[in-house]
Amino acid sequence: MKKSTKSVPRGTGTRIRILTAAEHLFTARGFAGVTMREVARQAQTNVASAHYHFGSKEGLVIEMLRHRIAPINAERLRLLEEAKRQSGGKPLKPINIFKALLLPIGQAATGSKGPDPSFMQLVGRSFTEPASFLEKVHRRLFRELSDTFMVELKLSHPKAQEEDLFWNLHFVVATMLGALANHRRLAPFSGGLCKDKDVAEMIQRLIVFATGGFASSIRNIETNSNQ
Amino acid sequence: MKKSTKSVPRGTGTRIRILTAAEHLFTARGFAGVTMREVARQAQTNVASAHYHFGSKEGLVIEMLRHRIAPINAERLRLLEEAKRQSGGKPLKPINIFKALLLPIGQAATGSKGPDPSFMQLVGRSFTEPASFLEKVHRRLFRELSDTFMVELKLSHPKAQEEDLFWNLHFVVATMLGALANHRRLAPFSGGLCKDKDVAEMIQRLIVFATGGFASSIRNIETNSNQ
DNA sequence: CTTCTTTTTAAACGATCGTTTAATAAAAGG
DNA sequence: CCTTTTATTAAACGATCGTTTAAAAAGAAG
Repeated sequence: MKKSTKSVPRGTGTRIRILTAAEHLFTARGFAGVTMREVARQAQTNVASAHYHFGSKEGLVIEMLRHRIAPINAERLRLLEEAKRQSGGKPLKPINIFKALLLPIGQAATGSKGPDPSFMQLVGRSFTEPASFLEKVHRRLFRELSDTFMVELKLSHPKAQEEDLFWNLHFVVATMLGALANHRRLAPFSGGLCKDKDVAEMIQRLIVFATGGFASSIRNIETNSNQ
Repeated sequence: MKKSTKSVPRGTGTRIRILTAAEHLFTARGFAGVTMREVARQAQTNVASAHYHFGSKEGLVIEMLRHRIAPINAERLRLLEEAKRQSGGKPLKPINIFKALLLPIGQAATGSKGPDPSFMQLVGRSFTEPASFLEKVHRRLFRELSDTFMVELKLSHPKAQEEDLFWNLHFVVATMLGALANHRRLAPFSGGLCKDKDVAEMIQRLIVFATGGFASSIRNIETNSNQ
């Protein structure tokens, strides 16, 4: 309990200290399970200061997510642009589209002090928490990303139905979020055979799985429609 | 608000009324977001009665999950046994293993009054809520299921490494949980193209996606190891 | 320095939380 | 009938929640 104060570096601005403390606490216990007083204490300030900087608990949650997710999405769009440049105008291979989608989340979870799998839980959980205000945040943060990636998927699958592409992109995202949120459960269920610390390995396996599932579904649909 | 009292049928035992009210409320707002007073009010009783029957809020959550998940897992094991009987001693085809895993959750979400997609959220969310007592419940509810399905996967993939089978079964489950928990977000992101009411269609698509992802990953690994 | 804005703080607000107590009502067993 | 167990209820307990108030401290600008 006392050790947690060391996790927030001193000397930084109060605003950043609050964001950092909030991220760690929300990761461990969820949004509803953390109080403003705990955040303030771990950030070495008080509750009024947190309200001064973020207006409300909702405002703190929203800003914490935006602060973390926005750079990840920017990196996703950057990787997609890079892939388009290297393909020279031709449609992208699906695996490269999914690499652009999935690699940045792994980079974000691999901090300077080694992998931080717990952060991945936070992102996954932010999609399953029932708080309605989170839906607005997600629409704002992921609308552009979703549209951009759908454009590339359509170019890569000109004969596929748009509805099928949506469904299977949804499954790819669901796989990523489900894998992120439930990451810790793999080790105990596999009897320790699979280590939950190796984030990079998981992302690599995830890319293969998602690409295969997507390809299989689209191929399956096209086969059926030809019968 | 007043309408919600009608959702719990009168005349039933108090215990069942509390379980039903808890399920509906926890589905809508999560475990931490619902109070015992709300559950009691919707069940047309009082908080002391809920504590009398379930001991605590944790006890209520645990019993509600067990009450819902246990029949689903029993049906999964039944379908797996049925598939084994029909295969006549030969290893099962992976798609039949995953059908046994995924079909029952769709049946459970399709109640007498039509599909109930919101129930699927509850199951998905129970895996991402940070409450530590949920992990014990999950281990108790899913340990046998996990082991039984792993046995069949090993029989179906005698040359595959156990670690790879664990990872990809984990991804299949993650896809299912992620798709369940984030089901509602598909319709708005697809601009209404994909309806979130059609649970059966989603399960069918999910089976294809999961089977394809699993097969692709295992095949990919075997190919690499032959190089 | 003075003036004005920004930031931090201790203390309190009203509301609501999970849980318990103790009394009463209903049901069951003999 | 009486006794014993099971079930329900109103009321209260102590704790803690998100938020606000009002005053002091720290910086910025002149």
